[in-house]
Amino acid sequence: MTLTQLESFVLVARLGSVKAAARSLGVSEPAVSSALAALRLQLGDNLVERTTRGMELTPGGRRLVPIASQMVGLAVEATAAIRQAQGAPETLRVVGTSEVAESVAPALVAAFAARSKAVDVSLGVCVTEDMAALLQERLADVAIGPPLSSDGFPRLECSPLFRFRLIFVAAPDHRLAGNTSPVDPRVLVHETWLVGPDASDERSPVGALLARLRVPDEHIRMFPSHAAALTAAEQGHGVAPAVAHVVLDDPERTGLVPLRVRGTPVELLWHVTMLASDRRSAAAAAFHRFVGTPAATRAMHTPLRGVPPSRFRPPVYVTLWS
Amino acid sequence: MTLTQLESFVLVARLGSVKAAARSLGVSEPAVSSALAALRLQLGDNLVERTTRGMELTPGGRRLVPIASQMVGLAVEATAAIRQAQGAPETLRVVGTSEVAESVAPALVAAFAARSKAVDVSLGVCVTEDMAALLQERLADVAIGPPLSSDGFPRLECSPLFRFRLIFVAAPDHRLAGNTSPVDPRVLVHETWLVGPDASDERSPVGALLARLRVPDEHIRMFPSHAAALTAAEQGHGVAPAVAHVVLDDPERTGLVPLRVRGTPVELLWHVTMLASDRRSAAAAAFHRFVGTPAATRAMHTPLRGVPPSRFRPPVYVTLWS
DNA sequence: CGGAGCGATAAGGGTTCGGTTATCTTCGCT
DNA sequence: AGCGAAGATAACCGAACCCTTATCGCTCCG
Repeated sequence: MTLTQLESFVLVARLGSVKAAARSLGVSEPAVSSALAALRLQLGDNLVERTTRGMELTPGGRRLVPIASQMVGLAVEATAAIRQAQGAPETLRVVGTSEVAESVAPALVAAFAARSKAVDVSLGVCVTEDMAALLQERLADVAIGPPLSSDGFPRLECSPLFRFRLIFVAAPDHRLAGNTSPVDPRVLVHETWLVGPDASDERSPVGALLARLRVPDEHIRMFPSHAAALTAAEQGHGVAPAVAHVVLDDPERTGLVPLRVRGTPVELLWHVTMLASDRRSAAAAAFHRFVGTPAATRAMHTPLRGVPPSRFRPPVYVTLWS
Repeated sequence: MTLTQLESFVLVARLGSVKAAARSLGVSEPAVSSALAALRLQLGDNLVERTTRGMELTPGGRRLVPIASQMVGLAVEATAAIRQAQGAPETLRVVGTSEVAESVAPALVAAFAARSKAVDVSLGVCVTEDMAALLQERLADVAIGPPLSSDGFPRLECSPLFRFRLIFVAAPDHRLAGNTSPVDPRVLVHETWLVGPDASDERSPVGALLARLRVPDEHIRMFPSHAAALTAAEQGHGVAPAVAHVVLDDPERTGLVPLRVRGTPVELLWHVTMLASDRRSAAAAAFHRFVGTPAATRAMHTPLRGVPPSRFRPPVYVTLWS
């Protein structure tokens, strides 16, 4: 019984699939599968069994989840306690969807880091689907993205963070750029979409939009970052969904114009989610207080630029006990 | 950070010495020391430091103890939960001093096992010094021996179990056997003492007696069991301390007579100790109820014989996650 | 019926763990 | 000064861990 084995098991149980757990941990699928096999062998219980819709817990597995989860949580608590006892800075791991991590999160995180010097803040990308489990397993302290509901323990607390508008942009010489009257969104199905990684996240705004409009795969070009997608749009390769203030307020992004599309700008709201107040770390609590301040709002409206892109590329989940 | 490493650390912290921790775990001293080294390296904290009187915790170590202890406890809880979910019998690990494990414990444990079929009971030997830590770390569920006080968490509960008398016996032709008037205990210092393993346990009745009388080492012959010591006494090799009813009520032990020694029989009381009622396992609770019944008292007065001696030989501590 | 998706398994390799015995270091004590 | 006790360290070894890529088995779906 190893902590990594327990962690694999808990994530499989929470996410309902080996694949998702492997993604969350940043490892291959057999790694998780074999960890599970080792646990099953030792405990003499299947723990989770595959069914038509995901993995389902056995009675034994159901009992194990809270225990294993607590053990994993205690492990990260242990390292944090030691660090704190030595006067080392606390750590705060923020995750967001790729769009968040590239737009408002860097500025927000940088502002918080500048304000509270005694905290090491790191930023990572993840899929909305995994956020809740990541928080519950202490793989992350704060998640920014769509609102999350917590189906299990420990409980999560979600609050609105930032209102933004989703628009479509393209190069000025694009076919749809000069339209005087808004076009129907369905017209966009026939355009080439230039999107970031979160297009594959069905619960992100862009991913949901792609799914709703049933845009065929051959019309989607996915880039490793939103910045790359926007650059492609500048070069006239297609249309790109974008966060309004990020692209419009950037003096270096002059080669893009918003398209008039019916229903846009789409008013959306990003949320910040963390463990319930009695379980969150001190740094997470400080972050929660910070996001309510005017300084935080100001930071989010003036996005940071020139941040090293490596920070945003998955996998971002550091192994907690290397 | 491994569970075995954490367990090593906790035992060192609780017992105040690497040696004692190694003994409790049934491994060599460098095994514990290197586990500690690995933890220290990873956490970047010495955790425990040697001082003139034992090992002392650093601030970081002090924070780690309860967390690590809880993790270890959860690990054994996890296996128990799975076993229970599968309808497997519960396990109950009873430890006692070597004298207990050879006199009243076998009968008591056998009676309990016979009464509650759905519990796997095992019996082991340990030193009084280690009992508290063994219980707190869930390496044992029940300890029988001298009364224990719990200095830390989790709390222990101790209650009197069995009143017994300690006497001295020897072969009928022994120099002191025919004495009409009681001899002074100090006379015994010059006799050869035939004792069991708990003579080296300073907190056991016999060990305390040896220490108090300052019996020189060359007058002590330690046997791997009390039965062996009594057999040696029958053959006239010296005097042996013994539990009165065990030797006097045994029809096969006819070659021994009690010696008249001032202050004997020594009235003593064995206690049973386990975790506080809100933390003990169901099996431990059942055992606790059982020891209050007349059946338990009856069993203790009619000791079992012919129990396989292997059951009583250390090391008895099974690795909890092999 | 053929693929796609997902999990399990096989095979392999590098690393760590966990244990041993033997030796060193440190420090109190006679 | 020398001894002894206790912890650390060295050297070593087998086993387990943990990851990879490749492949198999199964189910569902068009």
